[in-house]
Amino acid sequence: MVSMSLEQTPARIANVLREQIITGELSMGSKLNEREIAERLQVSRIPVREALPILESEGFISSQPRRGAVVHALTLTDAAELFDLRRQLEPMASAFAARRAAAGADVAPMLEALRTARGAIAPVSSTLHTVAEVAPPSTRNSDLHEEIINLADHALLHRVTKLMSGRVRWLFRLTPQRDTTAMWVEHREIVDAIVAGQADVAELLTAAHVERGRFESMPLLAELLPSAAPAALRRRRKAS
Amino acid sequence: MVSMSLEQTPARIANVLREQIITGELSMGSKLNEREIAERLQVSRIPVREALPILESEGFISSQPRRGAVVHALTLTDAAELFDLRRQLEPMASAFAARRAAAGADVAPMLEALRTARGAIAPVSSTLHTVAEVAPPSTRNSDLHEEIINLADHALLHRVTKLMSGRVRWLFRLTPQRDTTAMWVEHREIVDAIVAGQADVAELLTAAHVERGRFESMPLLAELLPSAAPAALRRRRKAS
DNA sequence: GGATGCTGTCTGGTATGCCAAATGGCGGGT
DNA sequence: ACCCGCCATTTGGCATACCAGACAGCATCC
Repeated sequence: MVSMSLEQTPARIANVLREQIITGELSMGSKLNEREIAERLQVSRIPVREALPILESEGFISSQPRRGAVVHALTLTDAAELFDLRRQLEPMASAFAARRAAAGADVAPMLEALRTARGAIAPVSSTLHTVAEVAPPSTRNSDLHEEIINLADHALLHRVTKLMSGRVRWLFRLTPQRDTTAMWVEHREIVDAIVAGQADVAELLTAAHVERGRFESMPLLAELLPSAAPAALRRRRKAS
Repeated sequence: MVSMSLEQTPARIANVLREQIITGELSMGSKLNEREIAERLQVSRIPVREALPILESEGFISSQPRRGAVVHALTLTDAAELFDLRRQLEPMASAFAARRAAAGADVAPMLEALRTARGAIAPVSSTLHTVAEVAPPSTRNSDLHEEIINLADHALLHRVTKLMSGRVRWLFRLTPQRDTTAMWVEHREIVDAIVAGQADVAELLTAAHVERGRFESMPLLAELLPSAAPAALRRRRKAS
C-alpha cells in the first residue's frame, strides 16, 4: 500500500463495506470472502480480518467460526428491536443534552445540524451555506441525532448509540421517507426544548418522535422485510 | 499451540485479560504489550490483536493508533454513566421478560438463577443443588440479570447489555457489597412480577432497584475512584 | 546551560505463507 | 438408482517476518 489516509486501515475497510451494504451494493445474504475483499481494496487479509468484527458488532454481518461471514439479512424483528432501543436511549440523550445546555454547553453544532437537515428538505437561501455534497435526508437526520448525543456529553451513551447508528441508517435507506416536513417540526420542537433546558419536555418529545417513527415506518418495513430469520435455511439451497 | 479449547482463541484471550483486569491482576493504567501478552499466553500476536478491540469495545482498555493500549482507569463518571444506561435498559429488559413470561416462555432458568443468587447469601439445603465452583455474589447477581435478559428474548438488547456487563462486574468487584439480603428481596420482587406477567410492575421495580444501587454505591465509589480522567497526564511522568 | 535535532530502539501495522477445518463433488457399493 | 464415504478444494485461523511511526536519550549547536 503506497498511500495511507489518516484513518486506520481496518476502520477504512469497515467504512467501505458498511456503505456498500447500506446502499445495497452488497446484497443481504451475500458471502464476504476475506481474500476477495483484500484484493478488491488492495490490502492484505489482516486489516480485513480486523474490519469484519467491527461490522459484526454493528450488526451488518454475521460470521461463524470456520464458515465465513455473510451480510446480515434484516428482519422485521431487527427493525422493531432497533425502535425499542432508540425508544429508551434517544429520550435519555435529549434529556441529558437539555441539562448540558442549561449548564451553558455550546448548542451551536446542534442548531447547525438542524438547519442543515431543514435545508435538505426545502433549501433556504437565507442561510447561504454551500452544500457541496448533497447527502440524502437520512444522513442529515443522523447528523442531528449525533449532535444531540454529542451535546449530551455521555461517553457510554455515545458508544452504544454509535453501535446502532449504522443499522438505523441502513433501515432508513430501505424505508420510503416519511413526511419530512412534519419530521422537521418534530426535530425543531425537540431542539427548542433542549436549548431551553427543558429536560423533561425534550425527553417526552423525543420519545414521541421515536414512537411516531415506529408507527409510520413499521407498516412500510413489513412489506419489505421477512418477519424473522428463517432458521430452516441450511441445507437444500439448490433451487435458490 | 497444541491444545485448543472450544472457544475461539481471540475470545479466550479476551476472557483471560478481562478477568485479570477485573481482579486487579492487571492494574489500571498499566500498559498492554502485544508481544508480551502473546508470549505469556503462548499464542502469536494476531489473536492478541483481535482480542484487544474486544476489550476496548467493552471499555476495559483504551488504545491509540501507534501508542499501544493501556488498562482504562475507571472514574466516578464512568460509574455514573453505567448506572445511567442500566437505568434505561434493565427496566426495559424486565418489562420484555414479563411479557414473554405472560406469553408462556420458560421462566425456569431465571428462577434457578434467583435461587443460586440466594444460595450465595444463605445456602438453603432444600434445593440441594451442588455448587461446584463457589462464585462471588457479584457473579451470581450478574447471572440473574443475564437470565432476565435472555428471557426478554431481545437480540439487540442482549448485545448492548453484554457490552456493559463486564464493566458492571468490574465496578461491583471494587464496591464493598451492599446489603445482600435486601438486594435479594428486591430481586425476588422483580422476578415475581416478571413471572406474573406484570410488565409495568417489573419495570418500575427494576428501575427502583437500579437507582437504589446507584444511591448506595456511588458514595462508596466516590472514595475509590477519581472524579474524572486527568487530561493533563501526558508529560512529566518521571515522578510516578 | 538549555534547547533542539538526530538516531537508535521499541512497538504497533501490515504482508506473506502455512495449516486445519468445512464443504461439495465424485465414485463405489448396495 | 440411491446413498454413503472419501478426497479435493475452498476458506478461515494462526504464526513468522518485515516495515514504519513514535519516543527517549544523547550529542551538538546556540
